[in-house]
Amino acid sequence: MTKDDHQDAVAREPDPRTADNRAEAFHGVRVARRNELAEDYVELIAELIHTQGEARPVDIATKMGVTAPTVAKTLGRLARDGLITRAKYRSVFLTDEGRALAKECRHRHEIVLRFLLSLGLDSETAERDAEGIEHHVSERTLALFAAFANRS
Amino acid sequence: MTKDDHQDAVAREPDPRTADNRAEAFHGVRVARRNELAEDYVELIAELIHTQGEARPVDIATKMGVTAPTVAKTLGRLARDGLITRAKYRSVFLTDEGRALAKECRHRHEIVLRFLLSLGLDSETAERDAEGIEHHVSERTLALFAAFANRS
DNA sequence: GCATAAAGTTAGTCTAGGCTAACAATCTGC
DNA sequence: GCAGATTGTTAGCCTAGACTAACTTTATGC
Repeated sequence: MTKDDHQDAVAREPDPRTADNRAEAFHGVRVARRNELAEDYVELIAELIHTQGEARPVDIATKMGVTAPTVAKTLGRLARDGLITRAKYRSVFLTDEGRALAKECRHRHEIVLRFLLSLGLDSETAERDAEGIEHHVSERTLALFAAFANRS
Repeated sequence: MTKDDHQDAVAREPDPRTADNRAEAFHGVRVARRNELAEDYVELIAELIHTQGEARPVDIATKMGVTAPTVAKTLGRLARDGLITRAKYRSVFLTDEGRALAKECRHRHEIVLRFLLSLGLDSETAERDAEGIEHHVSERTLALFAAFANRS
């Protein structure tokens, strides 16, 4: 599973093959949860680079609604996992891997958002819910969402 | 916000009123994430009591796909938060509050699941995605899901 | 009714992801 | 070009949620 590539250091989960369907589902949710924050960060970093020209920790902190030290620590993990590069007191850059993940996330986010809007949801609620939902949508579900949002 | 009542001991988040929409959305996701595990547990406990007559830690561990000590620690938190009662070496019971939360979760889970199925998703994927999505769906979105699943 | 198996608990470790306090570096305005 | 403001980092603390190892209690089979 590609989504796990940068999570090798994480404690091994019980073998899902021996567990029942329910346990598999929970296992999947835990795996997704592990990656959520990283996905949110690379997506935001890509956006900041696009709109501001650079991704500064202070802006990341503001957009994420957390403090600067939290951002610093998280960026350390992202760098360790090969998603970003950074130099001390300088702004942040995405690696190829980080850029690819950001693109994928943005794609998923947009489909989920368009889908919710096409259901008739107001844009503020749609944005908030999309932020939570996007990390838990399988390829199959995403395809159905996209098809629905594109119906005439 | 009722969902926060049993999370008083958790570190205070930055005031969402001062943050922008994006930060609010992330804040909401973090709040939801805090409650996810508790919701999964009470939902499962209610189900076990209904189907097996009692909720034993060993069954919770199997269904959740985690080890027994993890279950023990988590049950300790649920008891502390007033969602369950337990006696040493005995099975687990829901408090009124826990029962109410379980009911609400089951309700949300069922709507999300029926919605995904009505989109044409296979039941296995629907079950897995519902498990992740159900915690991130607002009341408003849930209402739309329910309406869609009930369309003729 | 006792030995053993199964279930539950306790203790200790680890990582993620929050925070504050304190300090260091960079940027800005005069 | 330097003082003060802004930004970034480091250190240290905390909780949640996962694990293993070791122990205790309860249940079971003969």
